[in-house]
Amino acid sequence: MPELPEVETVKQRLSEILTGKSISQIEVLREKSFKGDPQQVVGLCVDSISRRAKLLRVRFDNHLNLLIHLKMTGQLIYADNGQRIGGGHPTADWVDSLPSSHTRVVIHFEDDSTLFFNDMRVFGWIKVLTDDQVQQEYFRYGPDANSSEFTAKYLKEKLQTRTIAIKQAIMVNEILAGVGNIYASEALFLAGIDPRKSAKKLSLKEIESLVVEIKNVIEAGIKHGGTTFDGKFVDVSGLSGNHQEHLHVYGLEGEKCDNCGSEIKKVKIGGRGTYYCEYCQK
DNA sequence: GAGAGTGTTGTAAC
DNA sequence: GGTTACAACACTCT
Repeated sequence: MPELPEVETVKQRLSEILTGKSISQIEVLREKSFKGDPQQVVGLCVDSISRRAKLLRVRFDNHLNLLIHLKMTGQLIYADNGQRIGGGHPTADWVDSLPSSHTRVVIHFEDDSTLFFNDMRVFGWIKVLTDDQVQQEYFRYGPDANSSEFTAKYLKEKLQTRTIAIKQAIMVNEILAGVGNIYASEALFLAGIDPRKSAKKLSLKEIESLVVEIKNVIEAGIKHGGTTFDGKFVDVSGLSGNHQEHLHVYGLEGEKCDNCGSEIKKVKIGGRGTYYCEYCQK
């Protein structure tokens, strides 16, 4: 489930917490979740944490990296000496339940703190990669939704040949990185565009508006610490984001559009649940 | 209890 | 080259 704002939220916290720490041990509880030899990074010191698209990059001081994709259900939870950090939330359950039945990888640091990689559906992964290999992974992505390279001119060019629905188009990684199902629905609502509309049929004015609203909704998501449904997204302290309280259409089938008051509809586009207001989005 | 649905993405087939 | 269907997996909802 994590989209760009959720991954960015995790990145910011991890950056504060992990920079300068050295890995003492890695336990791989599920082979599929870890690609490469964990021993390669044991003893290395974390140099920096960054994000590109929905990928998290933990870079070490010798040009090796751990690249992490949370996919739908991945979580990174940090515990210091058996205690979750962050506060504001009861910790006993968490401490008792880590590692949980969904914990796939456990990374131990030399100061006895621990990072748990939980991933119920086992779609996510952690890979050991060199700097060059990381660049190759990045290569196939279009610009990040919140970057300055993502402009109306760029998007218009990319959409020219696409007959798929605009909702699907803005979720294509090669076109634009970081937008998933939730923020796609929200951005289209804010831009007043019917998500079913063929991508190539959008006017320049519509594209300009869409680019602005994608950036707005991504920025709002980051500001609110991400979107959480059923506890499925939590930051490194196990805390939920609260952008779900700011959604206009996603998950709100049958509720009233807060712009015109009519009922929010749900349809399937490209096999994905899509929410919109048929009066506000043309 | 069976079957459908779920926030992602890569792949294969058309 | 673009589009579609499906698989990877585990859990919840109907």
